[in-house]
Amino acid sequence: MGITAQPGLNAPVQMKTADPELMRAINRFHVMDAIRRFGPIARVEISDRTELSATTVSAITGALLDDGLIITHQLGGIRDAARGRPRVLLDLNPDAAHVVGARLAPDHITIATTNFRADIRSSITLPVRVGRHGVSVVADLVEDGIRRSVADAGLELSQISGVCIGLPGVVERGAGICRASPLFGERDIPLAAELTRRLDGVAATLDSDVNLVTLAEHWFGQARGLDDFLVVSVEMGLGLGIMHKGELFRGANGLGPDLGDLLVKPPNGSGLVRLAEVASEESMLADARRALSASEHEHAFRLGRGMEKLLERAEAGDPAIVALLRAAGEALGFAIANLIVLFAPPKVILAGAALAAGEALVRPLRDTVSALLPPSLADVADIVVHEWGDEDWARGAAAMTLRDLYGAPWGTTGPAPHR
Amino acid sequence: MGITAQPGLNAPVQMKTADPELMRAINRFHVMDAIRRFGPIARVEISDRTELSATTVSAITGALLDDGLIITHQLGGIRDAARGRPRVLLDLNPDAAHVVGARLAPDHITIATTNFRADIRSSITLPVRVGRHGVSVVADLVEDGIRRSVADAGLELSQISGVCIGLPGVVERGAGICRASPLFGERDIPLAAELTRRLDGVAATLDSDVNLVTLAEHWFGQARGLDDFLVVSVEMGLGLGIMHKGELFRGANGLGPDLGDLLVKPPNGSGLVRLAEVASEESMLADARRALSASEHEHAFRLGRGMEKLLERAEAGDPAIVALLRAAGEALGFAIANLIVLFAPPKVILAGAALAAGEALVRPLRDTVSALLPPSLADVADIVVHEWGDEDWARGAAAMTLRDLYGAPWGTTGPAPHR
DNA sequence: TCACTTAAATAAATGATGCGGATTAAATCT
DNA sequence: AGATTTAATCCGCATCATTTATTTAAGTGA
Repeated sequence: MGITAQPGLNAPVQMKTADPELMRAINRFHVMDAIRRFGPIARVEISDRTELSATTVSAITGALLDDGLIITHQLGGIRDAARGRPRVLLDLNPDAAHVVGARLAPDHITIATTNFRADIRSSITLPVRVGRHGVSVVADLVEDGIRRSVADAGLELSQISGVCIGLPGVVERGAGICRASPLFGERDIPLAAELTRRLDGVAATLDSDVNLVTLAEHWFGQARGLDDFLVVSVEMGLGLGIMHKGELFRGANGLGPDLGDLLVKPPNGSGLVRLAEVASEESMLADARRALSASEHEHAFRLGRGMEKLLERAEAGDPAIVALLRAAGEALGFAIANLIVLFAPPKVILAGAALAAGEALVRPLRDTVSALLPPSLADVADIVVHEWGDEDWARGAAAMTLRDLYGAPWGTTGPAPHR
Repeated sequence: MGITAQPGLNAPVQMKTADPELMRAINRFHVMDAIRRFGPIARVEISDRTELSATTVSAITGALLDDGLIITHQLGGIRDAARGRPRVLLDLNPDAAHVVGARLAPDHITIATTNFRADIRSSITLPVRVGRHGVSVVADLVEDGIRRSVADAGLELSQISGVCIGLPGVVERGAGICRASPLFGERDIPLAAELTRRLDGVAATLDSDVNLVTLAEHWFGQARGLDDFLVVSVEMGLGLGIMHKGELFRGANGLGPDLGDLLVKPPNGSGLVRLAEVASEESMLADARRALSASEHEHAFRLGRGMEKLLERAEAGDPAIVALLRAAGEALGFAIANLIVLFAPPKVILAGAALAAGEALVRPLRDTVSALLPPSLADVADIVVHEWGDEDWARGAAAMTLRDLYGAPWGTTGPAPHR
């Protein structure tokens, strides 16, 4: 039954060699992509958009229908002044497959089961201080969470086509290894293999959490239809996602950059520090704890409600907190200005829990960026904040698996699903 | 007759749709690329390397032979213990086409005519202070230089398949427009169209000069066979070339980044300045002039021999100059450390006239990089200096045109040459 | 009811591709 | 000279997309 995601795998030694199979895979992907992006859509319109001939589209959609990946959606919709045969609309078959996305954050784990259209069918959030536990405990929790979420969605584990786990840090997706993460003391954790084993062979992949949001933004967020943009996530760690020509840009070895390692000039002081030491949630909380030492807020920080408390104090105008957020914002602004210089993206999206701090952090960030950018780049990039719920991150993880399922024949993705 | 390069052109609205023609173009390119990279090579070996079937390779090489793009090179070479039918070696036909590369530098223009294998057939260097003249004068000089170089190579202009002009600054290759350059006061100069017109319709393209070195490094420099690396050029301006998965990475709009716009912390001082204000040749000379004010060296700087003079003083141990170079090296080191964080390239190549300053600049650069990089990235990137002669840059420009001629069917490159 | 229009499927012909297996070519070895 | 080995090519086959035309569907409009 069903489709199975091919985890990361074989980085092609060189560019793929072309054969009829590749040709078909490419066109098939185009059709799938058109259907995914343009909702219920008629064959003629697919033909228009993809510039494939009507015959080819018919053939491919026929195969997709046979495979159960898409369904017909008879309602012609609004047909004004339409005379001839009504178009029959095609759409992804929501039930063609189900995938699970999980996201590991410092103080909770969110897991969502989605259908083939990335609609969430069930989700759960486990309030866990991930860093407090070892890898095997976390793997246990994730395994149980996944089994639970799948059951909640009324499914069997065997019906799941793939699982994607997103976590902060440096992740080598192809190998399924977490090279380094603020969540774990260990390095080079082969988490994907471990979970695949635990989940009775259901393919599990690993990715950096920023990449998940980046894909999510591209698919259903603020960057729909945008083929070049950056996502900066401000969480416990700092992440950078790069979408370039519609593809996720991964570093040289297939591992994403860790923005936290970027070096910035601290607003007060003359040395250089890692960005993570100024602008990550972790560092901000540490600073705040220092500023409000031994006060009544200590309790809140202990409970992991730190950022909320921090925001509260900022709104109350606590000068220490405001200064701290400004410092973080300025450091981020510096980093983002440099990223804009490098990539000239039309849009930069800020995501992550720390953004809840709102204008106290974002305004200095924007001000810094516009102060630092040269005039020629002043209006290139639109900086927007997008606050995502926990579910959305998990949905991004699910989308990452679906992307493989849809069968993109290029990049590090596996081959098209067979038959 | 002959092949004609298709300048930049049509950024595909979406990923190319696959048809047999594309398939052939892809495989054809693979074969061409194998021949270019692995010198005289037998068909079997192409088959091995490309993983194309022997039949396909035979068909493609047959067509290439018909087109005159490659030639047979009967000498079997060293055949030890070879028994069967001897392999016939194939190689690029040096005379299949000729291209011209030009490179505009602050104080000279170098132009080279090369054959199909990027062997230089003639080259000239015009000692011109480019910045002193308007665009039309420069275009005049380039036109005349190209005509002269072509004639020197014993060719007619009509035999030239394409021309590529490299210059510092922000260049939008696809449009053939120089958006901004330290050489010109004006912006948005449509230099490619202008030169195409002047050269009786020979296709002229524009590119950032760093991209030329980057391609040159990939083809015949220190990055042969490396599919991920960075090139930082330190000249009048500061440039960054990014090779990612064997392809030149261009910014969102197809324009390369200007490293000079990166913001760095000046070693002495607390604000932020553009990297170009610390580490470009221009700024270093300005600082040097200030340091050695009204001295006997003034004359040298006037004559454009500034960098040589500077190097001379540095070797003599002039503390002001040494400090100046250290400052530049440290600023570059900071920038490069951040680039390594972002891209994790196995190699970073430093190129450009300013590198002649040698260890006085490079040592602080290296020291800064290793001091700033986090341990996890400490050994990722190999930083090397590569000093290029003027001809080499021009050769890079020629290679850029050849790359199109070879017919890479992806990226922003034009279609495969016909018939 | 009967044209008319548009959508989609179907069929046949064409051309291009790559592949596998058999075949020819050109050397060396015995 | 004949066997052997390796290189390159030839022949037939299957796949796939494209074009053109034909057919079936399912509406609208008079």
